Amino acid sequence: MLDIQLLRTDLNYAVEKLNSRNYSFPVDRFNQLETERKKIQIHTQELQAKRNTVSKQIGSAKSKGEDTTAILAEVANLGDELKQSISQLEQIQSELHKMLLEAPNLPHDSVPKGKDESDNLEIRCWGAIPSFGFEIKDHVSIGEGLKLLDFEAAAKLSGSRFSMMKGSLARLHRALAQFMLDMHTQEHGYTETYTPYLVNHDSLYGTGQLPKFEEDLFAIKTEGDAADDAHTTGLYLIPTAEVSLTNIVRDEIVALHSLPLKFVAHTPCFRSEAGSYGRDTRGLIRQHQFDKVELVHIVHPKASYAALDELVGHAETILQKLELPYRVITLCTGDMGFSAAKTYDIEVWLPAQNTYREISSCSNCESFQARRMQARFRNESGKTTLLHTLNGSGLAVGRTLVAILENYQNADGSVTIPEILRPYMNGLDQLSAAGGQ
RNA sequence: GGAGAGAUGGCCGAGUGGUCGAAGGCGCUCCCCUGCUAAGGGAGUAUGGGGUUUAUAGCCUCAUCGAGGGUUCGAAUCCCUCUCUCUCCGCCA
Repeated sequence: MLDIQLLRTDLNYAVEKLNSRNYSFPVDRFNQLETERKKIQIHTQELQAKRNTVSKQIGSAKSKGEDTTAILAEVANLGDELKQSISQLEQIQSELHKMLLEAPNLPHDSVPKGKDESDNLEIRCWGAIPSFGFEIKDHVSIGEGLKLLDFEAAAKLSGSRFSMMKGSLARLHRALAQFMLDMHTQEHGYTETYTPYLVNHDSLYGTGQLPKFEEDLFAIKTEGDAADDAHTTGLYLIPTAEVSLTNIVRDEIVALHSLPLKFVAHTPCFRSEAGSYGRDTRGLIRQHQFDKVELVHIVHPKASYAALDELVGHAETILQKLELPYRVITLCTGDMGFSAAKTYDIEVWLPAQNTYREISSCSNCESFQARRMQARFRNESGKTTLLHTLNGSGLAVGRTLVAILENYQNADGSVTIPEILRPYMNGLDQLSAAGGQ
């Protein structure tokens, strides 16, 4: 959520920033509402102040046993007038609030200006793109060829965009998550976290999935979930552990000395991907359910950009240890996600697609989520201040598995297991049809 | 699922209609005193918003006692709904 103070004092600046990410803020309506708001809020508060003083007079008069009918007559109409004023004010406030909830974050000054993904900026590349002396297969052919990947079974159980892994492939999937967790907890200083996979409305508002992106979520309709009391009964499957981890500090005032907080969790993620029909229909790339190891930093505002670099580095380390080629790009203003002020995407090389594909997205949300969540800390002078929140994948487990299958494939259809994962595989060094179980 | 109890400031805890944003204690901050330590004395110590302002200073003001609604001139206190916590029973991994 944007800072309404900023919009009041420097609206043009904010609007220009928002334009750069293809969002047009309803300036005229905002100004109109603000004028109204100011007028009505002052009026409301005057009425309240009057009511308060008169009520106190009545109180003291009664305690002295004096007659109060005259004073009571004086405030006879006050109640109705106040009620009306409050309801007007609430209407305006709620429209303003909605306007704020729907506006995306302002891009950081260092973010390249651009319209869409074609304007993203590659900032570094790591690893050599492999060449194969045989005709390569994509991960689906590899997995199905080894009888370790079964989309038909998943479709029978659940429908399209689900997958079933078996045997050594399922184990490799587990090994990947374990490896990532171990790296982040033992080498990178994160606190391992087990979180709920079902979260409430407030949490999703906090990180910015609601109110705008409800269609991307899977909602759980609990018993008695009437539309009007959705706030108390509606739960959603998390689309990312960013929601669970970041909301840890919702409505909290954390102590300065406990910063930074760094959390990591391995969770499934659920996305309805409503807008993506026809994209990546084949394979594991775009699923309704996938696993991800998520990294979240809760930091002092002064430290957030250093934390972003650190976070990206942590995700890169995983790919380096796995010896998978990748590149890091800075998303341009037009391609960034709703809550982000700056985002680096890490893209891994997928030989069968002959291109890099996103495997991690690391964002600094600055105070955007913190403001929605009222997540604060007590600063050096004791004043409560909004925190900065960051999140990034470290990494998407399913897509990492895809990258391994494709980059480590052999001519005979088997797949070599990256060195670093072998301890997690009971020493197994390749996936093959024979060793499938 | 059944029965009961509860939710107040950083923590504990008082407060069942009137000057209560809230006694008291603990903790914390500052000051004084004490040659260290211990003890003692004094002051301060919630959050969010609005107005004014060059100001995140000051001043004025509003709201908030789990959440939302209601009664009332006035609600922490009375009524309704919900959420959460605890105890007992049942069920269950």
